[in-house]
Amino acid sequence: MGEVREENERLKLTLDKMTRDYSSLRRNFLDFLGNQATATASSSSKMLAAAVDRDDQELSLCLGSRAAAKDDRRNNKEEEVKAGSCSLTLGRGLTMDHDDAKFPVDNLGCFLHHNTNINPRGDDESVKEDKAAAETWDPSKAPAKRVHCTEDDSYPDDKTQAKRARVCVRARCQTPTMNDGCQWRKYGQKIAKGNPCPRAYYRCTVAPSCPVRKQVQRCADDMSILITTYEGTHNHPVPASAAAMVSTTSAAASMLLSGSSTSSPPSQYYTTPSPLFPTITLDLTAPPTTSGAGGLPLFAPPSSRPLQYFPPSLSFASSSPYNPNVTSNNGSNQQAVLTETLTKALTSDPSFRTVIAAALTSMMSNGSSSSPSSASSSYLPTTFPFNILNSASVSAAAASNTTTQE
DNA sequence: CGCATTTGACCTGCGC
DNA sequence: GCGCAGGTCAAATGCG
Repeated sequence: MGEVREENERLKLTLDKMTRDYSSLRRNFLDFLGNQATATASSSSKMLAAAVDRDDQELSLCLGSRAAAKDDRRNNKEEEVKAGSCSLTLGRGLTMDHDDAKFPVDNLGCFLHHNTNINPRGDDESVKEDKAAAETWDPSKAPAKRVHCTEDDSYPDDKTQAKRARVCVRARCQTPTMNDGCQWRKYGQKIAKGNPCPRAYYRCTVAPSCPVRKQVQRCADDMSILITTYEGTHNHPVPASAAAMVSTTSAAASMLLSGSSTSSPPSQYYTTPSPLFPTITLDLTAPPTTSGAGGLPLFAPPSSRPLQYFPPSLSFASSSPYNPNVTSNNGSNQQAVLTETLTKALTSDPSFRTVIAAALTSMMSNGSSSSPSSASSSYLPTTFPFNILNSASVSAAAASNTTTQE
């Protein structure tokens, strides 16, 4: 037992060092990519519009500095289109292929990745601070801790904001909670005002000190919609099955935080009235009246056939039941609005591109993993099955066949 | 017996 | 200061 303990201690030290190295490297990498993405923002939005307009059988997003990579892949894309697949080349090094139309919502979820919370300074002192903060963390007490952090103003500020930022995922799901790959423990339940369905509170139990919380609640208007709100950042490596959604919500959170830190936040955010908890919403639901056109199917077991398929196109809706300020458009006018909105959104903030890329990544990976044998299917899953709700103008969802052809 | 869930009590922030 | 609502705690309870 003594030897085992010693070995365990050595392994802990090794793991801790690797974690710090990884965190440092990741931060540098993301900073580097972020600078590149900013430099290529304008050209990227044009490439997106061109790609969508050129071929409605193929969604090809080139959102970053990977134009060369995209060109390399172009020869293969024609064959992929014939085979009914979707090929994505996204900024920030994301490249993915998808061959299936299924998006089992129940397997979706999201996590806030851990890179912003793992000891960026790389010293033991900050490890202690992080652990203490995680063990005693309370959103309402976050500002108090910040007072004591004087070594690096930017770091505690970012961490505080990251904890406060919330990522809300709306998805049709008939199970009590979405299987998002992480381990959660329920620690409370409340009846929230205005909703007869109770709100459940969960905390991440992958690591004892993980500060991540999530709230799960049924939508009052549509009981089939599950609203999952994630708050905080994981301070531990996440399971492989959760990695995709970690990046999804991480990107959403970073987008939100970058927007909130500017004097004129980008318009593609939907934020809550409370300034303490800015929230970005990823809407993975289709409008209730839509039948078979766009959006996600109701949850189907991974091994079963999907309940509905998606038209082979990118679809956006200009209206949302959750955003009454947005008005509907039809036909060419809607297409013009869509193009303009996309261009504005993509050029105004690189983070918006990132969140789209991450969301697509997660959905593609989920879809392909759920049915890897359906590569030759004739339907295409290129619908954008989520909304980034925006109080001003942007809301993406499947609305109609007319819209999906855009 | 250990662990997860339930549920009422408690704490905190906010609006009036 | 008071009441309300959201969020968390922790003892009680359930379950394998």
